[in-house]
Amino acid sequence: MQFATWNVNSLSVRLPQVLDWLATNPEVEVLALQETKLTDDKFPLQLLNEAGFQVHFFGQKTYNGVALISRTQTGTDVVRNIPGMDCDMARVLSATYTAPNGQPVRVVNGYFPNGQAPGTDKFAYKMRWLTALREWLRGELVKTPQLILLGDFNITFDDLDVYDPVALHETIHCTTEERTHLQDLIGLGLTDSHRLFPQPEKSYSWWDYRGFAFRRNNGLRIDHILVSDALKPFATACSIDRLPRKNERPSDHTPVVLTLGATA
DNA sequence: ATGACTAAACCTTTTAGA
Repeated sequence: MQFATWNVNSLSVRLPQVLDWLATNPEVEVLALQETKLTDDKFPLQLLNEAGFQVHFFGQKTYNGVALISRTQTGTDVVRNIPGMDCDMARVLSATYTAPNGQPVRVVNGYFPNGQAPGTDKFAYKMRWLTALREWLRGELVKTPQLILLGDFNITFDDLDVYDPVALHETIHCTTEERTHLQDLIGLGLTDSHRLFPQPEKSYSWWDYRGFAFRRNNGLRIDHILVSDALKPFATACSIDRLPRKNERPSDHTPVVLTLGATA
């Protein structure tokens, strides 16, 4: 059973690619989307239902917007955003599914703030948002020890996740302050599933549309799937699927896929 | 070159993304 994340940068534009990808990846049970950029009244619920999928979604106009698409499961206890945090943006959507071991798994889908640049108001908001997420997740992990935090984190773990660490030293997505927040999330008892397994060198999940960045593999690894300590023994693979980045009119992000087995 | 693409809205120009 697989859990995947994909920042689609407009679901209106990318819906055919999402449906195609789900058709060619039948093991994917839950797909978390970010940047749907659709208000809930415009969400393609009927098309996805007709294709056999169950969906939860939470969006807004122009920016942000998240969704959870599942193949067979309904998903329960749906929660929008970070409870207790005053935030008018559609960035988080959580639901509980059943893992292959038969136990519930809390799936938290996040579109983390971009942060623009260190020193800006948007960067300060990103820091506040990360603190609020961490404190809320602390309680979620007690309620549901099996938890997956996945999405577009807009943060690299370290220089391995950066195509040019020298040029991008302490720039947005690569600052010590952001990475400290990411490590604080790890400190809750979460693990970067990507690094649990051997990966190709220079593995990235996002490439700029400009300057032939994908062809040159000038990318960043900013889309992540974190698994809780309780779920970690069941992880059997984690991979970045670069194929959709080669589509016509691609998203600038490509899917990341976690595979869970039934036994530890 | 505070640039290069892409998407959406305030739509032939601006804002934001990362």
